[in-house]
Amino acid sequence: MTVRVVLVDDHHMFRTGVRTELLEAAPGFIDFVGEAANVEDAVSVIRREEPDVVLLDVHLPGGTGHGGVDVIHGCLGVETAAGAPVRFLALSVSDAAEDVIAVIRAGARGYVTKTISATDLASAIRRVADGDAVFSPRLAGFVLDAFGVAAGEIAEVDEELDRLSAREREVMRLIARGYQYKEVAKELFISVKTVETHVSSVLRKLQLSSRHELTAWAMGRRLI
Amino acid sequence: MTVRVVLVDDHHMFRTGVRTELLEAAPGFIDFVGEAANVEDAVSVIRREEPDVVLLDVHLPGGTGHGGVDVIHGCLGVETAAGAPVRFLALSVSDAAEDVIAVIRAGARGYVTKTISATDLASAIRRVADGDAVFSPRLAGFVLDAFGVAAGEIAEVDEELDRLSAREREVMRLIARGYQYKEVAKELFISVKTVETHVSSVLRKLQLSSRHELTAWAMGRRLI
DNA sequence: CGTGCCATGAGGGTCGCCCCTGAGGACCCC
DNA sequence: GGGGTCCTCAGGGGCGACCCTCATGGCACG
Repeated sequence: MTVRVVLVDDHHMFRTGVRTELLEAAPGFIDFVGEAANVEDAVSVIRREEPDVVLLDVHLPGGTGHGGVDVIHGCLGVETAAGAPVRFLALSVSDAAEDVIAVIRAGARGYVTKTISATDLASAIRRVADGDAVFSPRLAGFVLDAFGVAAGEIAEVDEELDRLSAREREVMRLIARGYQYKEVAKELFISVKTVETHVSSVLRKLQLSSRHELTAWAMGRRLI
Repeated sequence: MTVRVVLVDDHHMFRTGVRTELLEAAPGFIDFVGEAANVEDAVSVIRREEPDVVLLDVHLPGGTGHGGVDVIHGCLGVETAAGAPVRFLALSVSDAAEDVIAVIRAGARGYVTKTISATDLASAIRRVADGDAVFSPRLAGFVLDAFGVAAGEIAEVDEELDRLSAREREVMRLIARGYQYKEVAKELFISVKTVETHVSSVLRKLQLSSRHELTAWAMGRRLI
């Protein structure tokens, strides 16, 4: 039985490469029913085609800048004709923990890097379509760490981030980018004093002591 | 007359995409005589095949970590059977000025991003083989700025950096990394007041107005 | 209906950042 | 020996960053 696949990547030639190699490596197994090069197109194609599996690049133009995460969020609840949920398999050049965690939290069922061979990719697609989760060997370790019982450092990061309120995260992002308090105040239409309060809370909650450490913290987690 | 091409990219599927699309878009025009996925293989394939054009990803595993630049440096003086130099055409996801400048300085004859269409890429290869230089429209501007008579901002970067004294550069590096004046003073065994003087000089010479801009400036030039 | 969290904002204080002026000693070049 | 540049340092002032306490109103949870 064939697997209906939508392919999302902003590089046309990479899409051709994936298509060509998969059709050669596993003839008749995959039915490519759509492609997209940005977040908006991806969401509409997926909603229209209701594929079994979406092959998805993590870094995409469009949306709020979170690429693959935005696509998945935009397709919550979409089901195939058979009633199974649409499965997402992330296909990325990045093996950064933050990217992996983000897209898995968003709901992807697997994550493989673009160095994968065509035959391995074909079997990964088959397994994801069947409901399995698939990860490149190098990634499997810390994915288990992050979601397992003994939560490692990656999981703790998000716990810390979760302790911040929405407004605090908003202020934090601007401060980490080098905005002055005055500029943040103008941007968010609040007073400088309120900005100071939020910044103090953020620094206290994250156990940091200056905006420079905050910048380093945010950069280390690819939040900016 | 066909153009002999070597294709260097660390993603197997992207290579397939390029091959497939170019053979479709311009049948009989290109003769793919070799491929490589890392710096070492690329150099040996190019030396063996002596192609007319090398299509080259900027970011590659192997070598000293400078990817495409290492490949070009490793192939200095290699000529085709006809006696023409081997031409390099960079093909990259990055449109960062630093990447472009670095690979052009190393000797590449062109730089196009991976969003290019197959027909445009085919004509770019033709022109590079003929000795022309080819750049994506978005990149052409600052490449000309950087290498032209009226040196633009990229060329000035080094001039600006040269205007700093050795001590000033030293202080700048620490400040840009987020060190406080006190910490810089302790690190360099000088007084806080001296640090202030140096920082003022640096900011004035670089026409910046705060340590945050300095951080951004230094990061943009990969100095930290 | 109290309790708590959140967003907002104020007053007041310490300290860091950045600027200006000024100055002495070391070194180099003509 | 007199510019020129660099490194060193000081005083003083304006303003931003960060802290503390305190106060208000909204909203949710029990």
